[in-house]
Parts: sequence; structure tokens; C-alpha cells
Amino acid sequence: MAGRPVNHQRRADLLDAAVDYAVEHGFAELSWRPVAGALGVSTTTLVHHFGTKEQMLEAILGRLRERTFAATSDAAGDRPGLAAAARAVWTRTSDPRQSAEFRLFFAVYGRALQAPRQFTEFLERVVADWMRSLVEAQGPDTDPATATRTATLVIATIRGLLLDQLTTGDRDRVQDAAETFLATLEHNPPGT
Amino acid sequence: MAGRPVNHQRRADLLDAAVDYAVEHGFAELSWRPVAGALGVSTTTLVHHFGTKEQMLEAILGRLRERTFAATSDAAGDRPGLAAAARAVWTRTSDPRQSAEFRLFFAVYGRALQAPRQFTEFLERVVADWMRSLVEAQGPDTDPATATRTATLVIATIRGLLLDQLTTGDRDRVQDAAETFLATLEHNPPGT
DNA sequence: ATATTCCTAGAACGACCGTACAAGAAATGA
DNA sequence: TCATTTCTTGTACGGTCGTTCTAGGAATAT
Repeated sequence: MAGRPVNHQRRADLLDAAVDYAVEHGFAELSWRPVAGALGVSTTTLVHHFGTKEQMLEAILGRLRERTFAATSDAAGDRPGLAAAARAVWTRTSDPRQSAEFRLFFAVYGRALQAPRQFTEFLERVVADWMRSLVEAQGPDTDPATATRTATLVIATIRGLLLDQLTTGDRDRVQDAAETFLATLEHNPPGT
Repeated sequence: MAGRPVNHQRRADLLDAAVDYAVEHGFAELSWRPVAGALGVSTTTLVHHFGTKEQMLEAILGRLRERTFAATSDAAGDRPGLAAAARAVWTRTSDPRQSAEFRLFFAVYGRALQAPRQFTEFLERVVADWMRSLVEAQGPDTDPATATRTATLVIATIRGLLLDQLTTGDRDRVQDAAETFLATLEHNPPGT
């Protein structure tokens, strides 16, 4: 009843490196051999730690979600109103230093829409997590229907604008539109 | 100096069928053999008409863009104001009967963001075409800066809401948010 | 020391991939 | 009819894919 203990840190390190690889090389080019080569290990090592390729993708997705959502929800969580939360989220998501990660985010998103069975958890959380966060930001006094409606609109607008910025790189135009939207949120608070 | 004449219709028919296959089976599963099998031809026939696989993807993309953008821009073109155009576009894009095509649209979109070299034309037009259409809808009297800003916002919001609807299938919530957005456009016209 | 378990690696399997080649059938103008 | 070009097919090649098997070193408890 002994044996070498499981090295959880090793798996975590490999996963982090795999996510880095995915961010840099794209979601469509994730196969055992290239990833293993970039990480300096054998494909068998990856198989040992992650099981099947599908399980590795799942692990990468989860880690990616941690990176992106956690970073933005932190910013939104400790702000009083919806407008401030929305502005904080937009500031973080539109940061060019995060563009590679969000490109991967939308690549996964698009693929998930065509293979919902394989990406069930991603699809269930990609909207719900943000919804919860943005509904909370509106406080307990806001009418639930209004809170839901507004949160839906904020998520959609931010993601649409982010898509535009990643596509065209036209930062000035997109930021201008975002500013208009955020100003509307601040000057005409919903539900009042 | 004779020979059998080139049958352009044949290529067009194959392309239409290929787009249908892509809509149904997803963008990631497009390889010669399955497509050829579904179309009842040999892989060599597809190669003959489309050249390389990359060229076939390009052809499919172009045809898909014709289907989606043309259908929606028709609706937007002959309406007087931006609000009416936006409502017409949203009505068409949020139609559940088109959900499969828009799933493919976002799958291609996400993939293009990670392989910009391969999908240059798609990325250049996916925003610009709609921008032009929505700026025109605002008429020549609208301040250009305002028109651009508003068009950017409308595109982003509609695409974000569409993403939400395709993800969650929560039609009531998304339509409710869309109605709020469209009502705002109608009651508070920008640039006035 | 020994048994046990984990970690890693290399080789090999069958399957699928994109593509090229050879060859026959079909459709045209001369 | 005949030469020419297009259309279609079957076959085959090299390559990559995910996965499995085998086996040897590394780290632990007894």
C-alpha cells in the first residue's frame, strides 16, 4: 500500500503550458504531438495526465475560463452599480494584451455552437456565469425582470463589440461606440 | 480548338450542396471524403471543381455570406430609418429557421480570428459590409461620426444577442432584451 | 531491500487526411 | 469520324491523427 504519490502540481503545470500553447497556436491545431513537442515532453506523458484528447480539451477550456472570467468578474464584483461593473468588465476585456486569449475564447465558442454535446459545460456557463455576476451587480432592489433584461443586453453588447475589435482592430471606432453605450447605462439607469 | 464546354452550373450546384452539408454537419468536419459521400460524388470530382481544400472552403464561405448577408441586407435596404433597418435585421437573424446557418457563421468567425491569413476576405467583410448597410440606412443627413458609432453599436448588439440565443436557446429573455434595445433606438434616435 | 505506484518514453496500430495519377466516358467543333 | 477538352472515377502515396502496448526509471511505505 505505498507507491509513488501522485504529483498534482505536474499536471497543473502541463495544463498551464497547454493553455499557453492553445492561446498562441489556436484551438484548431491542438493535437497530441505538436503540443507535446512544444512542451518538451512525449505524447504519452500528456495522455497519462489527461486521459483522452477530449478530456484534455475540457481541461484546457476550464482553465481558460478561469483565466478570463475570473479576471473580469473580480473587476465587476466589488463595484456598486451595473454601469460601473459593465465599465470595469469592458476595460478588462478590451485590453489588447488579452486579445489572444479572447480570440481563443471565440474560437472555442464558435466550435461549441456546432458541437454542443462535446462542450456542454462551456455553453451552459459562458452566458450564465456572466449573467449571475451582472445581475448581482444591480443589487437586490432592482426588479428581477429588468435586471435580467439589462444584464443580457450588457453581455451581448460587450461581446459584440469585442468581436468587432478583434476582427477589425479598429480600436478608436469600437471604443467610441462602447463609450456611448456605457454612458447611456450611467445616465439612464434601467428600471428607474 | 473545341472540346467539351465548361459546366459552370455543375460547380454552382455542388457548391450549394456543400454549403448545405457544412450548415448541417459543421465547419470543423469538412473533408473531401465525407462531403463527397454526402453529395454522391467522388472526392476527385470535388477536387476537379474546387482545386484545393482551402479553395473549397473559400468558395463555401463566399456562398454562405451571400446567403446570410444578402437575406438580411435586403430587409434593411428598403427601410427608411436606422431603427426600422435594425429591427428588420434582427427579425431575420433571430429566426430559429436560420439558427443552423448562423451557428456555422460563428464557427467560421471564431476560426477566422485564429487564422486571419486564411480568412482575410471574411474578416474584412464580416463587419464592413454590415457597417456600410447600416450607415446608409441612416440617410445622408446624419453626422458621419454618429452614424458610424451607432452602426457599430447596432451590429455588436445584434451579434451578441444572437450568440446568446444560439447558446442558451432562451428565446424569451433574448427577445425581451432585443425589444428594449430596438425601442431605445426608436424613441431616442441618435444624433438628435 | 522490496513491493508498489507513478512518471516518462518509444514504437506501433489502424484510421483518416489532402493530393496526385491514370484512365475511361461524355460532349463539343471541325 | 476524329481530335480535343471536360467530367468522373478508382487507386495509391505520404503524412498526421488518437490511442495502445511495452518497458524502464523514479519515488514512496513497509
